[in-house]
Amino acid sequence: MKASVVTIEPNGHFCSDCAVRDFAVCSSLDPAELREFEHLGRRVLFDGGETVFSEEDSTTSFYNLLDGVMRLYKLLPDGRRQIVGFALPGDFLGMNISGRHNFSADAIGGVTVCQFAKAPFGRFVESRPHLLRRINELAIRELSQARDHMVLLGRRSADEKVATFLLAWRERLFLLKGASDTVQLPMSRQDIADYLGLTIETVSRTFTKLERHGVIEIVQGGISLLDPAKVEALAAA
Amino acid sequence: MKASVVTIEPNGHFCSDCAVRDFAVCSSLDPAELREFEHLGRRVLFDGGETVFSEEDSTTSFYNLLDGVMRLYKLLPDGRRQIVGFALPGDFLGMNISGRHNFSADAIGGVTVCQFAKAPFGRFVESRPHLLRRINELAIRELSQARDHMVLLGRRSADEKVATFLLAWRERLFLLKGASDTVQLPMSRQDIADYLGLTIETVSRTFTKLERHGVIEIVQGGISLLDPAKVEALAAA
DNA sequence: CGTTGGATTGATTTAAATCAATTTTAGTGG
DNA sequence: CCACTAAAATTGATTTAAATCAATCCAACG
Repeated sequence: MKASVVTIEPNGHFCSDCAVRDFAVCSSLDPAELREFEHLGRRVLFDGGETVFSEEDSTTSFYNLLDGVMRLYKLLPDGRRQIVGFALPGDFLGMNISGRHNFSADAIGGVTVCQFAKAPFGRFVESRPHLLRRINELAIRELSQARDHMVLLGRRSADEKVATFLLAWRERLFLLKGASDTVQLPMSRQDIADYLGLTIETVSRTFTKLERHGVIEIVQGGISLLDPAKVEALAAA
Repeated sequence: MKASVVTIEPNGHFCSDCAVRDFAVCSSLDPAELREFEHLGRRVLFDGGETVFSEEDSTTSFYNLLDGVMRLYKLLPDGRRQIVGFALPGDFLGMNISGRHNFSADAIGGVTVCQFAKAPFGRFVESRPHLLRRINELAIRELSQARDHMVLLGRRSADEKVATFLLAWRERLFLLKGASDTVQLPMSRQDIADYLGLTIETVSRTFTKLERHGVIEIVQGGISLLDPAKVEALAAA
């Protein structure tokens, strides 16, 4: 987290006109609480490629992603990387019990987060069980996704992995921005490979194979789903 | 869940002499709460191989594992299986937000659970934020383990997978029952394979390879860790 | 324009899967 | 207690999906 690239808007932002207001953690707060909550968080910007927090870091903050995409990953000592998820606006990051983040988080492209210092946030939650319930809900949802991803990593072929990824990513973008058959892929092929437990070459080959079969079209910054049904068949639910 | 093999002890059990009392969800309850809590759960026994709940089932109960080992898994339509975890005494099962279990759970060998009907349990938690916090803590801990397992599934070799599994399983048994270099493995080789994203043959070969190298000894119902340091080196933290 | 990092494509290798027997263990009934 | 069966585990031979090695290719950018 280089100070040079971090811009802090000292104040002048309001939860009431926050883009993720309705589906982030804070959706459980009433207007009065929201006004108090407003003072706890501050918007921080990161450039693409910047690390927001690292696995070994002791947790000093929680983050609510407001804008942009992040990759969440773990590294093995020899440098092998597993991306455990991609974060999109509305996602809440930093929950842990060990006092340390258990994964690292990089901005992919520019990112805006709402950052909360651990202690005051903790105190705020303390007295608001409905917020705690909301946080718990998010944790359980993530757990369910994590288990789905274990199945993908442990038991699916490269073709199935890629097809499943494209559909799931499209679905997330759909929930965020509405329907579109053009699926923006802001992450690199290497990121996709590290998410799916594959190599960059295998991901690339699978993309071109899908394109040759007329199932997708590789476009600038993403892909276009020409035959969603075929992709679903490949993903073999 | 065949009724024939399920034995319900109608009453006559007390939280105060429960084996998992100190490290399960209920560890957050004070004596007065515990007496109330006692009436919510009832002990249920399952035989080895019995299914306690299935992925598609709508959730009607939560479970606290009191005794025995369970495998938690997901199936693909074509029968491929990924075991997402093994449950040991003290583990709390059934949390979800969709109203459906998102994995299935089988008893491995005989099992005793403390079963809670969803609604009364939910009402009990409602008014006890410290219990909710405890549940949240368990969910976050599981999430962290799930991410570790993703790294294993996506980025580790067969040798590393097996070595990592043996160490992690030993550690869990250690926390439960104290130190021992004999590691009981109540699950089958197929279970281990489905947990590690391998085939039974690869698991078997890896075990014999470790034995040939004098690192472990395969014994009745488990393995003996002859050279823990060597196994740790193989696991390559 | 030339440089550079990301992506693609092709040739080859390899780790693990698959296929195919045994062997070992556990369970059952005489 | 022992013979018989069935399931689980091991071992070996062979195949294969994906990794690795090795060039390009391409798009962005100073």
